[in-house]
Amino acid sequence: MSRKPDILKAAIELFAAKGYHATSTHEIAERAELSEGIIFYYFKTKEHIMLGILEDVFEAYIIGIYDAMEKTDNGWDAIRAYLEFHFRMRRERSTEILCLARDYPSTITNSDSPYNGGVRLYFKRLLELVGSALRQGQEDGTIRDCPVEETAFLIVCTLASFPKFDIIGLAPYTDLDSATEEFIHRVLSPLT
Amino acid sequence: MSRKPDILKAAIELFAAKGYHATSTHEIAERAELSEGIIFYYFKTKEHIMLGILEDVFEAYIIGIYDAMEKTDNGWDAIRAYLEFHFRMRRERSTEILCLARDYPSTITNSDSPYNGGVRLYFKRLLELVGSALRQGQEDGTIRDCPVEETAFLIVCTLASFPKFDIIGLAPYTDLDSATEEFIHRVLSPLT
DNA sequence: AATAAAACTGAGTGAGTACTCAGTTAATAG
DNA sequence: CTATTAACTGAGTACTCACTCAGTTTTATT
Repeated sequence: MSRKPDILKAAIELFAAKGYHATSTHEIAERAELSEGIIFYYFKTKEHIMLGILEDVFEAYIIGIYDAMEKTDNGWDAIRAYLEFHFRMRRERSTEILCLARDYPSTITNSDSPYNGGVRLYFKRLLELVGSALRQGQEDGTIRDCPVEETAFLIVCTLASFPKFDIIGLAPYTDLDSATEEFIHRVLSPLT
Repeated sequence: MSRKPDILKAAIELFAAKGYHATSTHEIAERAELSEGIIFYYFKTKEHIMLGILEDVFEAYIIGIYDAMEKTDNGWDAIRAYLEFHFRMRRERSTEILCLARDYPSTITNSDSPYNGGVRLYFKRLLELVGSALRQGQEDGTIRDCPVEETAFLIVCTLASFPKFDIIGLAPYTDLDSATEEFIHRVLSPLT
């Protein structure tokens, strides 16, 4: 039985608590109750652990949003489903998300890095999903006319910062979920 | 003549290009054309260099917003002045901002760290500035009724993500400034 | 010119860390 | 039972990097 998942679990918890750079592979092995060598049997480098986590979370995020949106039948409901899913995931997989919000190895996000393709692609897919919901809403009349790509980008931007503020210790609002929904609703609701 | 500014300049450029952790104090000294020892004559640790940069940028940001807001005479104009200043600073001090958007030493943002006070305080001041503009706007009728603190938080969140997306290589919109202003305007404009 | 203080050098050092590898144990298949 | 593969160990190793310090040069002061 491979204990690869144990390594990932330990890494996620440590990265979330202390950040990528402050966590050594030695510590990960210790927490997973394994020897350090086995880490490099499953993962080529320490960076590949991070990359694995990143892919897991992003994949689940994108698929989750897609599924949630599909069950709706107008643009605004699709956006609402997106927001709902986002906040559910934020609650249910908070450790993983915290882990991603902390310090990356800069090679992962750098636009000239081999890994960047991954991150950029995930965000592109996200922007496309949100964009298509906006377009749908503009057709069915549940969302007002506005530049689709820019608006999608700004919505994604708004949600993307939450974990950073969690770490700093701000954002202690009791009901951020519904405040955010209202905020986005005000942006998108058709002029009457 | 102290060449401390040269150290800061070199650090900013390198942190912006490669991130904090991927930059060694040796490289900083090399780029500043100084010996490595002098770095630790001016800065207690490598982290204190980052902290210095952070304070400079945040101080300029907060003061700049304050000054820009003061010249206005209603709430919405204050928010507009804030956005304008934000985008101007984004242009004029892009390297420093890039540097802050990359990987921090996690001790700086961690809510249990001695340095966290700084970052949290700066964001608190920012949230207060934005919040007071919103309140002013609600009184003078240029901004609709909405929960002040949450709305301020969400606006700050929206702007805070931009540099991250710059790094990833998204956000290549030709006119993000005015798209953002419209976006925020739609959130805040009074119901007619 | 003499003195004091500030700015700076450069050669360490020691601690820590990602990663390797030869060899062992456990699981699986024929 | 045997052979093969997969899972795992633990003791390295090579190397980097933040930081130190004794001593030198530059600047400012009287």
